[in-house]
Amino acid sequence: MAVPSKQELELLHQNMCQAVADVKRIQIMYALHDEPCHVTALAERLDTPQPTISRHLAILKQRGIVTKEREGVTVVYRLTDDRIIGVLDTMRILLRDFLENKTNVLDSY
Amino acid sequence: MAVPSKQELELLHQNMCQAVADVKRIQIMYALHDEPCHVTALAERLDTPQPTISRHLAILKQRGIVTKEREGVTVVYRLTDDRIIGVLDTMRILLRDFLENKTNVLDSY
DNA sequence: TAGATGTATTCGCATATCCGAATAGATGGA
DNA sequence: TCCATCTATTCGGATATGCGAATACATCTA
Repeated sequence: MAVPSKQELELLHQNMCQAVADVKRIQIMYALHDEPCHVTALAERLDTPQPTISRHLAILKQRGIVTKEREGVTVVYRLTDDRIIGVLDTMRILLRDFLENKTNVLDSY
Repeated sequence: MAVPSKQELELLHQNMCQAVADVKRIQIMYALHDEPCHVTALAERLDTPQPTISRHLAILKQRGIVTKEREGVTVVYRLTDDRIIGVLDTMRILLRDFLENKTNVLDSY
């Protein structure tokens, strides 16, 4: 893969990295991966006020990470591409490895 | 992979996602992937003041993403694990796909 | 069309994050 | 030890981001 230009990294940061830079949004992505969902249901599942969920969904939508579709009186959101969960899962693995390593270092003192 | 608990997501956010939530840090990771480097050299490569680089490196170090090693008068930093670049590259691919899709949607109007 | 339900937006505030400049701290050589 | 070089930290201020409460907007049904 080509070495990214600064502009590409700015796009990457603005559109992808910022999207995952909030715990609530990460929760939302995993919840939608589990099952597409409308706003109020999501708010209940995550025990979070509806406006908060709606704002975060708008951020994810604007970046192309989720899609929305009105179904009668509700609006159903779903993940555009499950690979975003793969990204997060890989980071979870890295985190686990890093934490293990940190523990081992401490053990040796 | 098991569905993550809220606590795990908080750790994930704090340690991994926040780390990539800054353009400068993304630049630093790619630069170190290209070649391990000491602080001043990195500052020059990225045309950024040395204290800024030092601060970002400290953040990455604290999360286990880079390691530091003093070599005489300089301190060399390197990526702990290249998989973090894989994560970023996957996000670049996703971004490209999303942007293409957005363009296509506009085309149809 | 009015009312009920679901969703989006606005406002004000609190907090987090980043930066540059200055400076302190660490290391090796004269 | 003193000096030059390299790195880390502190400080103050600017900006960005998130939240709750209130409210506007959209859709369906009676």
